[in-house]
Amino acid sequence: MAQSTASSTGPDVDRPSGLAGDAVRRIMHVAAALRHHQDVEIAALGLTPAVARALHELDPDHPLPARDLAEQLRCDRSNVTALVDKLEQAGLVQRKVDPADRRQKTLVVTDAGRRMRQRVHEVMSDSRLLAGLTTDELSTLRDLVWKVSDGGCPEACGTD
Amino acid sequence: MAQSTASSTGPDVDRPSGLAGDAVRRIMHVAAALRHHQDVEIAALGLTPAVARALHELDPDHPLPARDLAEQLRCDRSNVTALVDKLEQAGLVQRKVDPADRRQKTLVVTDAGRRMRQRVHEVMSDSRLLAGLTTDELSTLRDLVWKVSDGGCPEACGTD
DNA sequence: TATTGTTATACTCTATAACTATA
DNA sequence: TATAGTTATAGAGTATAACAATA
Repeated sequence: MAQSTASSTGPDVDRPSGLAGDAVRRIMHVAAALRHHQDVEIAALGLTPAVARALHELDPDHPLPARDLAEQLRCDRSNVTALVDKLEQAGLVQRKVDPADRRQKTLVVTDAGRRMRQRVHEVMSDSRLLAGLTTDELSTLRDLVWKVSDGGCPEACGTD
Repeated sequence: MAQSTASSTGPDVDRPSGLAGDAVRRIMHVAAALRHHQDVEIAALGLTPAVARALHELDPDHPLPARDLAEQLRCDRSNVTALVDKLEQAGLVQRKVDPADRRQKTLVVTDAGRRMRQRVHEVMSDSRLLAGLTTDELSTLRDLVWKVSDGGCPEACGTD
C-alpha cells in the first residue's frame, strides 16, 4: 500500500511499510488494557470513570468554574452538570457561586474529595501492566510517548 | 501485593518514583488523541466507532459465527446483534445460517465490506500523530509497546 | 446581546436477563 | 439440559438545543 493510496491516511514520509501502523495499533491495544484496569479500580472506589476523571482534573488548590472543567475534559458544559451533581452528592466537591460573577459556579474540592482524588491519581498512574519492562525501557518509553504528545503532529493537527 | 503504601497501586519493584506513572499517563494521553483522530475519520466513512471495529475484527477470508466476534470484541453477545444489524443494513456483511449447526449464524463480509474494512484498517493504522518520531524512535516505541502487550504482566493479571 | 449553568432530549455503547430455536 | 442469537431494558457517556439568571 504505497504512499498515499486513497484518503489522507498514507504515510507522508519514507518509512518501512507497516512500522508506524503497527506501533499505533499496539499503543491502542496497551491503552485499552490500561483503561480496563483503571476502570475496574475506579469502580472499586465507588465512582464511575467519567466522574473519577472529572475529580482528577480538579486542582484542590485552584478551584475552577464548571466551564473550565468542561474545557479540560474536552466535553460539553451540559455534561459537567451531571458529573458535578454526583461529585457533590458524594461530598467530594462543593459548588460555590462566584461573588465577582454570579453566573459562575466555582468547584471546590472538599477534604474528602482531596483524599479521593489522590486515590484516583494512584489508579491513573498504576503501572502494573508495565512491570515487564526494565527501568531503562520504561524510561525510554516514557520519553518517546512524551515526545509524541508534546507536538508530534506539526501540520496534520489542522485536520481537527 | 504489596509491600507499599495503601491500596495495591504502589510500585512493587524498586524504581525511580513517578517514572512508571508518568509513562502510563502519557500513554493514555497519546491513545486518547489517536482515538479521537480515528473516530473522526471513521465518522467520515459513515460508520460509528463500534461498528467499524466490529468490521475490522472480521476476517473476510475466514467467516466467523457471531459468538466469536463477541469474544474478539470482548463484549456481550447481545451487543453483536445490533452491530451486525447495522453492518448488514449497510451491505457490508451478510448473516448466513450454518448448515452444520443451525443455531449459529456465520458473518460473511461482502465485497463492499471488504473494501470498507480496508479503509477502516487504514484509519486504525493512521500514524500522522507519530510523525514527530524518527524511524528509529518509532521502531523502538513499537518494540516496547509490543513487549508490554505481549505479557508484561506475569502475575498481576490474576487480578482481573 | 453574550455567557454560565441547567434542563430536556437523543444517540451510542455496553451489560444483564429472559426468550427462541436449535442441539 | 445447554448453547447461539435475539429482544427488552437499563445505565453510562456525550452531544445539541432551548432556557433562566446574570453580565
